[in-house]
Amino acid sequence: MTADYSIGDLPRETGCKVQTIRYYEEIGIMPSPARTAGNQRRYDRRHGDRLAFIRHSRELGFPLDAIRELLRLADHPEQPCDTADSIARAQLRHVKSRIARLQALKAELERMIAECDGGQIADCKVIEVLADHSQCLANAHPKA
Amino acid sequence: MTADYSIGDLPRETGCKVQTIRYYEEIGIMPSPARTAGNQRRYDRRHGDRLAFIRHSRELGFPLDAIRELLRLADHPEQPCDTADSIARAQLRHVKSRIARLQALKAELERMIAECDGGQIADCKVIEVLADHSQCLANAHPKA
DNA sequence: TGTGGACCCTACAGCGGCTGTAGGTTCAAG
DNA sequence: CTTGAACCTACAGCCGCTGTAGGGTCCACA
Repeated sequence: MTADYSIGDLPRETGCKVQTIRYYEEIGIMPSPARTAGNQRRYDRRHGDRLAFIRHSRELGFPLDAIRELLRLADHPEQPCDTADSIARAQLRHVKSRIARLQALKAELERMIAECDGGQIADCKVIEVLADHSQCLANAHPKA
Repeated sequence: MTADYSIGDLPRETGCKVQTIRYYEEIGIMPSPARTAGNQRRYDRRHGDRLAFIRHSRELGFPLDAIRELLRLADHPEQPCDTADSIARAQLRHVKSRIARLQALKAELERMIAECDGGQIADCKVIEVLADHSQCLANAHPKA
C-alpha cells in the first residue's frame, strides 16, 4: 500500500533528523510503523504527512504537548475547531509576550553598548550596568 | 568582615532560588564561600554583588558561559573593554534575530487564526495550514 | 552468491539552566 | 532544652532534541 519508506527517507522531505523521528515515536506523537523481518521501520505516505505537520508546528513554536492535541484534533475532522483555535491563540499570546520581552532586552543592550566608549573595563558601561540593575529603565526586563 | 549572610539571605535581594545559588557554585560562577562549623555556607556583601551581576545578566539573556567571561573581565578593571563590548554585541545580535523570527511566527499565527471561521476541524485553517507548509508566506519561518 | 559499506537498530548520556525531591543535619528563638 | 525553619548532599526530572557506542540489516554490484 502507498509507498514504502525507510526512516532515512522521511527527513529528506521534512528536514528533521532520524533520531528525532524515533524520539517522536517514543513519546507517542508519531505512530509505530510496520517493521521488516529484520526489525527496520517502514513508513507510508501518511507517516510523512504527519511528520510534516509536526515539524511545521514546531517551526511555529508549538510545544509538543500542544502538537499532540492538534494532531488528535486533526484526526477528528467532524468536530468543532474551537480547541484548535484556542491552542493557536495561546501560542500567539506566548509569541507576543516573548517579543515584548526581547524588545525590552534589545533596548537595554543597545543603550549599554552605545554608552561604552571603548576604554578600560573600569569605565565600561556594559560591566557597570550589569553590576547595577538600578541603572536600567524601570521594568525594562521584569523577572518573568 | 562585612556581614555574614546565610544562603537563604541572598535570594531576598536578587530573587533567585537557593538551589540556583548552589548550582552556580557547582558550575564555578559563584565562589565557594566560607562554612560554619556545621558546614553551612556563609556569604559576605561581595557574594551578593556577584549574584546580582549574574542574575541581571541572565535577565538580559546572556548565557552562563558569556557571564563567566563577563565576570572574569569585571575582575580585571584595568584591562581594555573590547571583549565585554563584543560579548554584549553578540548578545544583541542574538536578541535581534530572535525578535525577527518571532515576528514572522506572529504574522503566520495571526493569519492562521484570522482565516479560521470557527466551524468544523475539516474546514479549520489552523489545522490546514499546519498540515501544509506551502500555504505559508515564503520564508516566513526558516528552519533555523 | 558473496561482500562491502551505507544504512538501520537499541540504549543511554548530555545539552542549558535550572527545579524539585528525599533523607538527613544544624541553627537559633523561646 | 526543645522545636521547627532553614540548611546540607545527592540525584532525578523538565524540554526537545542530539550524539555516541556497539551492534545488526539491506541491497547493489562483482
